[in-house]
Amino acid sequence: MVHQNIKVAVDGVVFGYKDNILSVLLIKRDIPPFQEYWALPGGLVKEEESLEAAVERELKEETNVTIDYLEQLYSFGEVGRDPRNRVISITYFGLVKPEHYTIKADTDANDVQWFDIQELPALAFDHTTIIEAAKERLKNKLTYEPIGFDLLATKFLFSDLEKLYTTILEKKIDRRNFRKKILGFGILEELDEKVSEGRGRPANLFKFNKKQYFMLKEKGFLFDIK
Amino acid sequence: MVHQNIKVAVDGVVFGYKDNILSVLLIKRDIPPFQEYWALPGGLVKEEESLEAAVERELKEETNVTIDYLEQLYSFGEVGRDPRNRVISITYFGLVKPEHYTIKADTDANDVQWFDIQELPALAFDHTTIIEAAKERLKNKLTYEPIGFDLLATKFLFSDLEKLYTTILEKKIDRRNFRKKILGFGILEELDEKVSEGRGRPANLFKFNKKQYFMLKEKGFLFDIK
DNA sequence: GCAAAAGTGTTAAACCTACACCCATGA
DNA sequence: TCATGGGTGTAGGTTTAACACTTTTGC
Repeated sequence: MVHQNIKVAVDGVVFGYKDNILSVLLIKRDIPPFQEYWALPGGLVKEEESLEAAVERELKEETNVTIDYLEQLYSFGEVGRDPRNRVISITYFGLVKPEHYTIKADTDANDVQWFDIQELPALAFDHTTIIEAAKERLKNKLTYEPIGFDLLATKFLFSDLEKLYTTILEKKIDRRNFRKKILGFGILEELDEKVSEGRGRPANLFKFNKKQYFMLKEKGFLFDIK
Repeated sequence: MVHQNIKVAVDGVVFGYKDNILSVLLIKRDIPPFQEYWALPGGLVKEEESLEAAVERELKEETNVTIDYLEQLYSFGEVGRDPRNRVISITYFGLVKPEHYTIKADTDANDVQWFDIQELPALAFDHTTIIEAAKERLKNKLTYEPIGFDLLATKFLFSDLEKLYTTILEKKIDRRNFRKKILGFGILEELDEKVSEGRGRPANLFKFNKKQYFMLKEKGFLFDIK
């Protein structure tokens, strides 16, 4: 086999959602290149681990955040993307529920932060491009797979779901039509629990019924939201 | 930087379409491992070329087929997928118009062949899995982007388009509804040319108007076929 | 004139869109 | 009682789905 010296890395774009704000998990680099810049969590793949295992390990090591949804995003391999060596990065796309949103104490909190997607700092390497691609994937996927629930608490208000769609898709949604449509899918369970946020009429809690969704999917049901 | 010895390869799943048959371009391996097995065209990325350049080069070298559409598919990196070394493969998805379908004479025709997707031989490595993934991508993409035209001749019959959809999506299509819908998009040009296939009423030729499509897309038009 | 493929319209049902008022609560 | 957010229905327009006969040609 011919000589080839290209390094293989994985990077994860992990989204969280809280208070109507979509955020990305970043770490501050403590070594060159791009020292002191914020970057996506990630690192080199070990020779004996799968790509998924690698990204899961890096996310655990660098952020200690529990990831609720993970899938491969895209591979970036332009020649100059790392100033030192040729490094290709296989990137992953992750979602975190609010239950797991907080940065745990045993990583240095100064070096791991959630950043509002609207207010990203200058990033290392081509990580801005990667986040753009992940944002696109999130927007698209939200309309044809029920992944929004992986950004919401297990029990959530209907208004939470609506606000999530409004925020991420960046467009207004008609409350009545949205509710009719989603409830019509029959994949939500209305709980016998109400939550009063202090003002206004208390709202009902809902739960995503994953089993039911997969059953319907088997039968040809398509989750689809304009 | 830590020691890491992983090789980076690219592989291409190139589809062609002729006589109602969807085919994939394969090459016969002449070295171990999997000597004499059929495999996807591909090979190691050079240190100074981009991933796209690599796959384009390999396709040119190994098959000499002109590719009309190319996009990244997925990266495969399971530890044991290559019995020799750790090799991750960044795979690409390609389409070839009938104009470019034939295998050119300056590659050894015995070693490069189009295979009916329904009758694939045993393949090297995890290439069967990769082709499955590409087939899925093709099916999905056909419904939301006008890529079918990259599998048809520049001038085509409406019935060709219909048969292409029937073949790839593996389901019947109502001729009248399909025609109404596609023509309603306004992205086809009806030519003043008829073709007689020997029997039956001669049919009109059509052309995909790519410029028009992109103009409409700018304005929010969505290509969408159930 | 017959076999073969191309071309064409209508109707009912489903779905989408727009739109505004009452309800339950806390302060 | 007022401010706040939650919950609900209807009507018009658009889109989809189902369906079959006529046209043009070669033999």
